[in-house]
Amino acid sequence: MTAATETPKPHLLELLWRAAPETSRGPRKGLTVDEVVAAAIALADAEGLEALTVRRLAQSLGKAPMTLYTYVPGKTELVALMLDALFERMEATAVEGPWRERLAAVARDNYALYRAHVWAASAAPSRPPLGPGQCTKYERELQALEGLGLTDVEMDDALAHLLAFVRAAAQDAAQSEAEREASAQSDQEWWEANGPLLAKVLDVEKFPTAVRVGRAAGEAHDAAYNAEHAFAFGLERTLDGLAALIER
Amino acid sequence: MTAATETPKPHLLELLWRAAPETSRGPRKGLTVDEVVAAAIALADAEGLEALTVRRLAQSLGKAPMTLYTYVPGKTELVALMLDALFERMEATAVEGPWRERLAAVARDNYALYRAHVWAASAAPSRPPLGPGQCTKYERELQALEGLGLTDVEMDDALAHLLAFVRAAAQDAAQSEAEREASAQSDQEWWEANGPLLAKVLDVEKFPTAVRVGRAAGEAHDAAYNAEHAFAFGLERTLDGLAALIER
DNA sequence: ATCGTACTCTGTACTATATACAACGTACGA
DNA sequence: TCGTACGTTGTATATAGTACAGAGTACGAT
Repeated sequence: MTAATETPKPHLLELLWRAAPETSRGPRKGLTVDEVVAAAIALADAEGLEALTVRRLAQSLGKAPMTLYTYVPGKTELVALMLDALFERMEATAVEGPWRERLAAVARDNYALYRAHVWAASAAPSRPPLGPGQCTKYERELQALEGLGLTDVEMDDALAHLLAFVRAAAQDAAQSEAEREASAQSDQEWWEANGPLLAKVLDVEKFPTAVRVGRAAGEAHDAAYNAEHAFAFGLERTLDGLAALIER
Repeated sequence: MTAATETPKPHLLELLWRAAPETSRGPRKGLTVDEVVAAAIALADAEGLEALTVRRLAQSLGKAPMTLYTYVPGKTELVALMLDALFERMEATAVEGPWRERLAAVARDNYALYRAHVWAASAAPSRPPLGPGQCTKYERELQALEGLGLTDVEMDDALAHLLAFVRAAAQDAAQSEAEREASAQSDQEWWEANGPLLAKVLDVEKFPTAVRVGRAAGEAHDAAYNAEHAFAFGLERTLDGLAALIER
């Protein structure tokens, strides 16, 4: 084995941009990276990120588990590819209207994406690797901030801030949904089981404000609407916060 | 075995409030829930949440792995207990001064908590279970919003919004730090490896705004200070957003 | 004082994960 | 035509959470 023969692991960036050097020797590939990624997304969409195992994925593609490692160096890289593919195909509202509506649309598009692909919210780093999908998305979303008198750095800061809010909100929504499903208990059962203890322990003397506010919040939105409400409230606050910068 | 003999698994709430019914039969317990939780926190602080395994934790306590299941029903509950313990001991700035300073202090306290216990940011649900620590924290933090003319529901919304921002920011900071350490590459090495490809692929024609803004942002804050900057920027925006509600 | 039993503790075992490694076979380039 | 680079796969390893059953302990009832 000479030094020139060594083929280092393909970098993540090469994979993202599908820039791996082509080889012609050996048997034909039975799959493409895109097929693997698409199957992985389908699986994660249907059954969640924890159900996305190399075995299950290989099975759904009709291959042996280890075969996938020919296409993708490991699971980490696979998830990065899945995310970028999502960004690439993402549905986006056209950028138009006053700035507040434009940014609200960006937020809602992202929220819809994360709600449709729950796993993405927990998998996405705040600054995903620079794949084609991410770049396209970044470019498009920056348009919504163009011409508002912000510096370039402020544009980046503002967008990152908005997107971080959306991702957190989507993650919270998904989690509260998952918890409700997992606990298989109805609200009534839960209260029957835990109410007595809580009543004893949630001392109004000790937690006066918490009890008062907590009760009000609980009554206002029955748990089901909580997450959507939090998103709506948070979005208005976030846009108000950016307004202070933009309309300065 | 009669029905009356059955001892159902202790609910999480009972554990959180240390309200498990005492038993006197059998050998003395060699540990307490608090000791287990404290050891788990120490381990997670030192080596991260992924290093917190039942085996390692048991070893650090000088017990066999399965012994821990006498104290805690499972790992999920353990993490919940760890979080609540953290909240209980959390250092908090006194609530005083104008509202903006009070809320900024709440944010900074939470940020410091999550930066000191990196695992907590990723483990914490947005609405952690109602343990004593969580209640104490909620009560204290609501004080910072008292007397501002908000309704009870708005107080809850506003606090949740602020805390969600802080958690997301801390998570991002931790993640970018972890990535930098994991990749063991210096920035220079990274650019040498990936620069050529990026230069080819990041077409200025196709991504004009992205390239311009991305470059400006990259130059403005070298990656190391990025996260802290994002927190500072985001905090101001979040407080501005709440100001629109409070000073309405 | 004795004895049953509830309870702690522990060793073993099961299932499932990601993935390293080596064997096998294919088909291109020389 | 043949060597070799490479796709594919079976086997194997390390590590996870935790179910289960056996062994020993000490309180409470008798």
